[in-house]
Amino acid sequence: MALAPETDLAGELRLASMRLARRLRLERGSDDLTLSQLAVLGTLERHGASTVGELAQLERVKPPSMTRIVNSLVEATLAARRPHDLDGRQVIVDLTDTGRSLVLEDRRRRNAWLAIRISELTDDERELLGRVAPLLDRLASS
Amino acid sequence: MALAPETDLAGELRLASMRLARRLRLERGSDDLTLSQLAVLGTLERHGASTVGELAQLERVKPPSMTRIVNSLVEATLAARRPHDLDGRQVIVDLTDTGRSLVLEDRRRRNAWLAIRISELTDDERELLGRVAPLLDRLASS
DNA sequence: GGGGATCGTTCGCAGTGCTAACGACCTAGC
DNA sequence: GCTAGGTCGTTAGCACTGCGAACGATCCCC
Repeated sequence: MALAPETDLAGELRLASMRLARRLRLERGSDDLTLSQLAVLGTLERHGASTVGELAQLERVKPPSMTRIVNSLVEATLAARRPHDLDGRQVIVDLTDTGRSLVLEDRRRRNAWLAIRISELTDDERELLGRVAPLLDRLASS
Repeated sequence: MALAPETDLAGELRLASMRLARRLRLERGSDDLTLSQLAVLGTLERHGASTVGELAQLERVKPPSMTRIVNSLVEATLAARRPHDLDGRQVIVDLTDTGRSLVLEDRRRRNAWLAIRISELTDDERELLGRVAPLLDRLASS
């Protein structure tokens, strides 16, 4: 059967990815932002002010989930809502100054753990990871 | 700065792995086992009967979390608890016959989505994934 | 102007992980 | 033996993250 090898690969990859995600989620102090908050802040920083729907799509999350994340960011004065100029249904979310400076700082801190692990790898392994990251993302979005 | 490239790689990998894990978690029917249930069943199948503590360590989870997962498995008659012969503090968890047959079936089904995505990749990309899966696991456990 | 689509939100649910605290049990030291 | 301290599993409570259903406001096409 031609499918078997892929199935095994799928199993391995599934477990590995699940465990890594779990580990990454753990690597944060209690006063830090949560992973989803940071992800949205990062998206806002890269992508600029966006509607809730856009953010939901970019983060591959449903609108209700994004609303909640945005709520927490607004509450923390890291982001702000403002009405859309042309479409009253939509809501624009943007970083506050606090949010903008915090996202850079926090991202640096949060990547630190993984960056250290990665720096312990060989060049070959690092190169491997670099090529596989976009691939994983493609798998996630397909 | 020598750290910058690794830091970027860390960020990419973090986001990619997080999104893939999220996607994988979604790929299940309502009557399916959850990811953590399946993971524990799989561990039991590979590793044989184990104590709660061993399972927690293998799954990189704290004992209370493992207790809950085991509870759900016992409730579903997929696993069973029995006392340790020599140490009354410990509890042995093992698969039931139902659990043993179900884990194989369910693992196949659940891998299906990812296996299909993987089968759509090129040979090179597949080979890349095969080499990176253990690497991700190593990152998760370090 | 009216009806259907779209957008964001609210609500309740489920899953997964944690820490703190506790009881049962083992074991070392007296 | 017996007690003191450690280990193991569990219970209880909290936090985060995701979902779907339902709703109101708004837009846009006819």
